[in-house]
Amino acid sequence: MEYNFEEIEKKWQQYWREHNTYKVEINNAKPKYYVLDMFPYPSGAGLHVGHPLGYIASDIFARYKRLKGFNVLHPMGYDAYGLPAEQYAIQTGTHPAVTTEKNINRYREQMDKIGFSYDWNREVRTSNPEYYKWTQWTFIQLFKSYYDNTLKKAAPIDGLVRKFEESGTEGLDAACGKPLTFSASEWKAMNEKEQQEILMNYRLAYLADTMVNWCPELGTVLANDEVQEGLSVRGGFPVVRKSMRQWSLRITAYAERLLEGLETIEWSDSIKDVQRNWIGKSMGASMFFKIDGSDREMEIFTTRADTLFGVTFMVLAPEHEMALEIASAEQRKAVEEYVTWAKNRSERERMSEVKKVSGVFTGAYAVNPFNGTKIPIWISDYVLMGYGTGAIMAVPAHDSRDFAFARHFSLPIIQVVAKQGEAPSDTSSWAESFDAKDGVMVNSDFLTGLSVKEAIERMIAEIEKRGIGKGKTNYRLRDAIFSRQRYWGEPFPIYYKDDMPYPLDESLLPLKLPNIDQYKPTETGEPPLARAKNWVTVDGNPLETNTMPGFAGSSGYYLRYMDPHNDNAYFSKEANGYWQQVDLYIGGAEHATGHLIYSRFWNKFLYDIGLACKDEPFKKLVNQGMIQGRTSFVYRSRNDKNLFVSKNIEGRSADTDPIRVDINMVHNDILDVDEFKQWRDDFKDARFVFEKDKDGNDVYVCGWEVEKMSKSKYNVQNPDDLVVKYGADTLRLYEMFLGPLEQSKPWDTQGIEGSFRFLKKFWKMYFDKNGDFAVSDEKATKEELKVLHTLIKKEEEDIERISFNTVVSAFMICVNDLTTMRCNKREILEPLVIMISPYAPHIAEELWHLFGHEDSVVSQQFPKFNADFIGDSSFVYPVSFNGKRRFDMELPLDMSTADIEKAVKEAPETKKWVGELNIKKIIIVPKKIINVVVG
RNA sequence: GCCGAAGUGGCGGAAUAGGUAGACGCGUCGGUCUCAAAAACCGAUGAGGUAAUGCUCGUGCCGGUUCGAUUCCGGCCUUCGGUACCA
Repeated sequence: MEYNFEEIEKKWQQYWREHNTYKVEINNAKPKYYVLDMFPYPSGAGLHVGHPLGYIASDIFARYKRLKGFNVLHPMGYDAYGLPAEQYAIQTGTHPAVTTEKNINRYREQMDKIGFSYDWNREVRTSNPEYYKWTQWTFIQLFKSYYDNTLKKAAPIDGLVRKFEESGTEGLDAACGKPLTFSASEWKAMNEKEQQEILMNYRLAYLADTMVNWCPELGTVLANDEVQEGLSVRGGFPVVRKSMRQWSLRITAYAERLLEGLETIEWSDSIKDVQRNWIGKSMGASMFFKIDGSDREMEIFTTRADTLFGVTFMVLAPEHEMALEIASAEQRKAVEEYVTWAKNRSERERMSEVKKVSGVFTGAYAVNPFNGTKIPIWISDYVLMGYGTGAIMAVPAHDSRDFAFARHFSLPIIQVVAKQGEAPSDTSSWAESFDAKDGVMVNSDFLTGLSVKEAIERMIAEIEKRGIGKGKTNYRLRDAIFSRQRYWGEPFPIYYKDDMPYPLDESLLPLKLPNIDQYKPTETGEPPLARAKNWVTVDGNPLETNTMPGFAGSSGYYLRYMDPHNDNAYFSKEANGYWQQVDLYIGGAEHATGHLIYSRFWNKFLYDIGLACKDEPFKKLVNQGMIQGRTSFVYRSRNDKNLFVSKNIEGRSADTDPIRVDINMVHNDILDVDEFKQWRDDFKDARFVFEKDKDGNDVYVCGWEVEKMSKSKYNVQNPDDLVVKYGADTLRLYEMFLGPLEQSKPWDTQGIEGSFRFLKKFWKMYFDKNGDFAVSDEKATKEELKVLHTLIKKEEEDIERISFNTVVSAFMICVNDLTTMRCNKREILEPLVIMISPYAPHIAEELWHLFGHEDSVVSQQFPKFNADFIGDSSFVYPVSFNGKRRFDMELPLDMSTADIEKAVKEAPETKKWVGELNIKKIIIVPKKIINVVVG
C-alpha cells in the first residue's frame, strides 16, 4: 500500500473531530500541563509557513506531554479586535465583525489542515461579548483599586476613602500621579467632584491629561510599544506628542514586582533583558536647588550625586511648568519662542535631529547647596518631561549630552572624577566627557579621594542629612495609555456624571459594542462611538466613547481558557486552582515590551485581588524565530529592458539590476522562462542570456537572498500548497527539522523532499513487498532494541529542552538503521508509532489502527526507556598520545581506572609509539577518550 | 551609543558537562533498476596532499588556559534583533 497522505489525513482529522479526541476536562487524578500559543490576529492574508512554526512546536509538546500521562490544556483562540478590520470598514463600510469572522474561518481552515490537537471547545475571541465582559470587568476592578506601596499590592479604593476620612494623607504610601498632602478635615470639606478628582490620582485605571502619542493619520493615540522611530507600528504613519485626557493603567506601580518576577520564571535571558531595559530601573537621588533671588525651588533627579561639585548649569524640559515662570524679563521672549518651537516639532523631527544641540538661557540662576555657586538655568529639549522631574543638574565633564550642550553654548566644564592613578587635566582640551563610573573624585571638597561608588553613597547621605533631597529610584516604564479613538475595540464600562467617570454596575456587563453607520471619527474629531445612537445609561448619562486598546483583550485570555464558558466569573476558583498558570508559552519575541509585560501586570493585579492563584502568568516562555523568505532574483540589463542575463554569466553584475521574481516560477534556482514571460505584461517580450547546465542545456539561473517573507517580495510560501503536495505530517516534520525553534532561518522549499522521503520510508517499514501490512511477532534482537531505546532516550531528552530538529534527525537515523536491518517486528515498530505521533499524528494514527487497535494513539503511554538495551558491555576508546597519535582499544565498561591504565601501558601500540619516552600521566574520560601524556 | 544573540562545508544545521568537528537532511557527482522517465535503492561529497594511510590545514580574526578548545578566558571584526537624548 502506498503512503496516501491525502486520504489518511482527511480520515483522521474527521475522526478527531467526531470523537472530540482533544477535549480536555479537569481531572484531579492526573497532573496537569498547560501549553499555550500566542493567539493570532486573523489578518486577511491568511497564514504563511512562518506562522504555524510555533503552533507545530507547541502541538508536538502538548501531544508528547499527553503520552507522558499529563492532562494537557492546549487551547486556541483569536485576538479579534484590531486596526486592519476597522480600516477596511472605513473604506468599504463592511462591519469589522464580518471581516473578522471571515478571516477567522480562513485561519481555522488552514490550521485544521495541519492536524493540531487544540481543544476547540475552549476557543475564545476577544471580540465576543461573553469574553470581553471580563475584560470590562477587570477594568472596573482596576478602577476601584489603588496600589499600596507598603503592602506592595493592589487594594480597594474604598479602603483609601476610609483612610482619607480618618487621617487624610498622613502616613500614606501609595502609587499616584503626583504626591498630594491633605488632612482628614480637608478631605471631608471637599465636594463629590473634588474627592473624585483626588481618587483619580490613585486609581490603577485612571483618567488624566497625559502626553500621548497621537497619530493623526489613524486618528487615535498609541501606546509606547505601538510606536517605533516616531512612526506607528501599524501603518507607519507619523506620530506627534500631544496632551490629551486619556485612560491609563498605572502599570508603573508594579515596576518593581515586574522586575523581581523575572527572577522566578524560565524565560530566555535576552527577553528578560529587553523587559529589564524597558522597565529601566535606575537608582539615584532627587534633590532641590534653590532659585537665586526667589523662594522657589527646582527638583531634579540624578544617578550621579557624586558629581554635584561639577555642576555648571541646570536644564529644564521645554514643557516644564517653571520654564516660563522663572524666565527673566530680557530672556522671556526667547524662552517663549523656544518653548513654542519645541512643542510644535513632531516626534520624528525630534528623533532625526537628536544630535543637534538646541536650547535657550532663562536668565535665572540656581544655587548649588554645597558651595553656593550660582548656576545658570537653561531650557533644552534634550531633557524630557516624562522622565524624572523634567529637570536636571548638568555635569558636562561626566555626561556626554551635557558635554555637547556645554561645548555648543561655551559653558564651563569642571572635572570632578579622574581615572584611577591619573591627575585631573584641562577640560578645554577634552574631545569627549568621561562618563564611566570607575574613577576617583577630584575637586570635590569632602568627596575628594573617594571612589565614584563611595561618593554616590556619601553624597546621598549628606543630601538627606541636610534635608534637601533624598535617595530615589526611578523607572523608565510609563503608565500604559488605555484609550483608543476607535470603533473596533472593547467599550469602556464607564459613564459620566458631572464630567466625572463612574463605573457601570457589574450586573450591566457586558456593555455591548453598538452598531454605527460609519466607522470613522466624527467631524468634530470625537471617536466613532460618538456616532452611536442612545450611547447613554438608563438615566441618560453619557457613556465613554473611547474603546480599549488591542492589548486589553490579550492580557488575560490565557486565564479564560481555563473556564471559557463561565458566565458568572472570569474563571472559577476550581479551574484556576487546577490549571494554575501556563507551563509553556510559545510565541514571537516581538511582544516583549507589549503583550508580555501587560499580561504580567494584568495577572499580578488579578493575583492581588485574590482571583489568580499565581503571580506570574507564563512559567516558561519560548520565542520561536521568524521564518524568512528566500527571494529569487533575475538580472535585467540596464541598456535593454527586455534582456535578462543568467546569474553566472561573466561580467553580468557590471550592467544588470536584480529584480525579484515569484518563487513559484523558480525551481532549484532555475527560472521557468515561459511562466516568467506570462507573469507580468512588461516581461512578455523578455529575452534571455542563458548559461549551460551539466548536460549542456540552456538554463536561466536565478540569484537569491534571504529577506523577510512578504507578498511584495514574491517570496511567500503558503502552507496549504505544501499540505496538498506532501501532506501535513511532512510539513510538520520539515518545519521542525529546519533548525532550532528559537532561531530565525530562511525557508527553503526544496528541503521538504527529505522529510517526505523519510515518511515514505517510515511507512514502508510496516508493509511487505506485496504492499500488505506485515509486522512479525518475532522477538526483537538486541541490536534492534538498542536502536529503539537510543531513540527513546534521545526523544525524551531533546523534547524537554525544546530541540525538535535533533529529534527528527534521530528518527531518520533510527529508520535508516531499522531499514538496513530489515526489521519488521511488532516489538519495535509498535512503540515507534507512538513515538512519532507528536510529530506526524496522522500517519501514526493510521498505522496504530492497522495494528488492530480500536482506540486512538493519542491515549497511549510513551514507551519506557530501558538503559539495559543500550548499555554495552564494552566500549571502544580512542587512545591518544599527547593528543596526536592514536589507536582504538576495546575495553569493558566496568573496568576500573587502574586496570585501564595498566591495559593501556601494556598495549603493543603504546610500546611502539612511546619508545623510550616516559608516560607522565594517563587521562581517562569515561566513555570518551584515554589520553596518554608522554615527555 | 547602549543591551542581547549569533558567526562551523555549496546550503539548512549537529556536536546536550572541554574529548574522534561536519551527525541528519538538501544539493551535487557516480552507479543499480528501466525502452525511457519518475520513484526507489547503493556509493562518494570540508580543503590540500598521497600509490595508500591513523598525513597537513580547517569551526569569523588575534592571543591565552589545557595533554586536548566549535565549546572556557582576554581583545577585535562582521551580521542580525532590541532600544535610544531615561540624567
